[in-house]
Amino acid sequence: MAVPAVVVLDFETSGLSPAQGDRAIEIGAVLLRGGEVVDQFQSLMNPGFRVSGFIENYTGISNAMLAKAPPCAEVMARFAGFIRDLPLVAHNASFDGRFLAAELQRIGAAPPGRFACTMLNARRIFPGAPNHRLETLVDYLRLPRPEAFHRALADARMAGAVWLRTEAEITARYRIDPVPFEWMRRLGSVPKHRVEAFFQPGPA
DNA sequence: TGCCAGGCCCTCTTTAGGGCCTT
Repeated sequence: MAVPAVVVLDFETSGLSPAQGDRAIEIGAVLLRGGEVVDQFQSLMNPGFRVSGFIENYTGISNAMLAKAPPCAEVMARFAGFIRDLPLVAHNASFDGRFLAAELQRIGAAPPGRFACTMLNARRIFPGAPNHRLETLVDYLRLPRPEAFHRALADARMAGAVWLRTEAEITARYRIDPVPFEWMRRLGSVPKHRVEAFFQPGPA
C-alpha cells in the first residue's frame, strides 16, 4: 500500500498567541512521501512590526532580516499552494495550527484540515523520554541533530524525523500499516494509560 | 528570562488545579 504524503511544518512567531496580535515570522515545512523528504518550503515573512528582543535571541531572526522579507500575505499564499489539501503534522500542533489558521484566514484561504501532533504521539509512544520537547526527543531517539534549533525548516525537519520514527515504532510494536491518521485516529481515541491494552499485536 | 494563550493530560480529580509544550 502506498503511504500517503504528509506535510510537516513549523512556524517561528512573534509570540504565543495570534489572538493577542502575534504573527508568524517564518514558515518551514517538509513534504514526506514514502518515508523520505521529497520537497521543502522555507521563508521568512515580514509581520509589519518589530519583534521583541526575546524573539530575536530565541530564533536568531533579527528585525533587520524581517525588514527585508516579503510580507506574510505573500508568503502564506505560496505556502497554501505547497500544502494543498495534504494532511499536516507539527510538534505541539495546537500551537502551529492556531497560527496557520489565523494567517490563512487573513488572506481568505481555506482553513487547514487534518492536523496531527508529534508531541502528543510521543507522549504516548515514548513515555520514557526525559521530556517531550522536540530537541529532547531528537536526542532520545538518536536522530541526527540539525544545524540549528528554533529555525522553522530545521525544526520541521526534526519533527518530520520524529514523526517517521513514531510511525516505525507503531508499525513494529502493533503490527499495523503506517497509514497516517488511521493509527492517529485509533491512538487518539483512547486514554494514554490504555494504549497498550488497545493495541493488541496481530497475527505473526 | 519568562510572562502573555490554549489544548492535552495527570492526579492528592471529576463542582479543579496545575504541568507540559509551542514562540
